[in-house]
Amino acid sequence: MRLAPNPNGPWHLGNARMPAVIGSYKEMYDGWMCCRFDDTDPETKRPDLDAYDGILDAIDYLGFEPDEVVRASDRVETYYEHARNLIDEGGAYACSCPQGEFSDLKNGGESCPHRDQDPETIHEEFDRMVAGEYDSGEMVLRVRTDIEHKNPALRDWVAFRMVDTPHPREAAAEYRCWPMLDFQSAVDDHLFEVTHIIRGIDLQDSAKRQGFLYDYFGWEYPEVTHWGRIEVDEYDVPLSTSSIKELVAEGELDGWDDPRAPTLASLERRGIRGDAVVEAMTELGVSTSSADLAMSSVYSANRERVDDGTDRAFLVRDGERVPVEGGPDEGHPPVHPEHEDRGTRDVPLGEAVLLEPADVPADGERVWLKGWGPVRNEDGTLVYTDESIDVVREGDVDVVHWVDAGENVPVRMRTMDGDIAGHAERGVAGYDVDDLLQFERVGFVRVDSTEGDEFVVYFTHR
RNA sequence: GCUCUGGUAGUGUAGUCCGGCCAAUCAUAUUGCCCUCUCGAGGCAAUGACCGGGGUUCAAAUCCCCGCCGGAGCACCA
Repeated sequence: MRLAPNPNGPWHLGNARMPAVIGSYKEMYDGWMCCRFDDTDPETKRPDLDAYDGILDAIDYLGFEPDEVVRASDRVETYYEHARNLIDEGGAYACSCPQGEFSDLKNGGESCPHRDQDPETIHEEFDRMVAGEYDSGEMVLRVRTDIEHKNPALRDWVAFRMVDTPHPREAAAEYRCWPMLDFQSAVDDHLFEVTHIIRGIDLQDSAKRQGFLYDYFGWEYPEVTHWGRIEVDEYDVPLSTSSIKELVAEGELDGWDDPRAPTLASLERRGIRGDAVVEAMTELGVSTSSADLAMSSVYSANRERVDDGTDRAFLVRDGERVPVEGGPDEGHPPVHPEHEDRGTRDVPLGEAVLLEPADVPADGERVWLKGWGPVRNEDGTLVYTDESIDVVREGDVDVVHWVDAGENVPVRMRTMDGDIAGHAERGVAGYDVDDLLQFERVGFVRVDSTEGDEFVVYFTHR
């Protein structure tokens, strides 16, 4: 099998479907999989040099490793060779018709005058294409299919065209005559002995186009499956490399890993594990109808993976300062409620706490400061009541999270809906970048930066 | 317009090829209850679907026909 990405930018969630599905099949059947960069358009789909490694990193993040990595732009001579063979077989001809004219002829099912040239002339013209003697648009090499085929999309398609813009990769910068995807991909799939192709429905006519090539060469076409378009809820930003690129350039997004961007880099930064994304993707299956991916299924898969190993902590958002009277000077909530052996935390409590506004009890009402004890609001002061935990069990008193008003860690939590300022318990200062935490009653986060006077975390999900 | 292709609960999916075991599976979601010093986890329960209409048949999600509604291609993009 093969992954055939176009390296024109960092990957978004939609791109993850390719390695998720194909990589999973590869593992399931102990197959072989390569990553082949289909970078044969130096102009309209101009490759981004950083994207080659970026895509490999993304595949790694998802938990897969290609058995081989190749770039189509390194294999241009191979394509030329097959083009010459095809001309010998009578399967191709050079054509200098202007695009519009050819299109009109084609739609009418009529041949153009170049279709029946003799092989010598075609070879000569193709050699001149390879030598770069034509400019963009002057000459193409077409595959001779069936000019009266009932599906106009399959009639005499272009195999090679001229591109004036040099390829960004130095090794390929001299080529001017480039194969089209249908030709390049067809040749490579055969040469690499690909047995199964899984790709998007946008390429559903490709198999039929390439079938003509396989017939000329006497090859057997691989099994093909197509999946439909995928959309993701919860994001305002569309699942499109070019539009994300635009938003980043305009400064609407802080970068490719902005939490509002539906990119893999963003999910990784938020602390979502690659295999959770894979699980959600493979659940979508390979139906050709379009599908909405619910982010909740990614979150659910991720929560299942991280919940058990993630330490708990308190984070108070938009804290309201309330004085406290009496009680112990420290609280000891557990590091993880299901794992007593991991111990307890030490959360100091001085003369006042910070509570989320909605958690502040009304005058005369009680609340249980989690891991510390019960208090009653008496004229704006929380007075320790020294009651047993039974008051919570009886359902009369809510349990809330809190931090000391003086001794805490200011935190900036970045979410899809913007940044939230808060204060976390003292102990979170001991965590490092990439550590995961669950802020109780708030949600999971990944520690992103501990430098400076601000502790930055990325919100994962509840 | 021409050519493909598809329509099962909010979302995704199983079942469709080879009609009956499908008063339709599983997951997620939502709601309620239990448990819990988290609104997390765990447990229990509820909600909720075969695009429509004909036909064939003892029997149709499944086969046939006609509609309706999507998606894709018809590029010197991938």
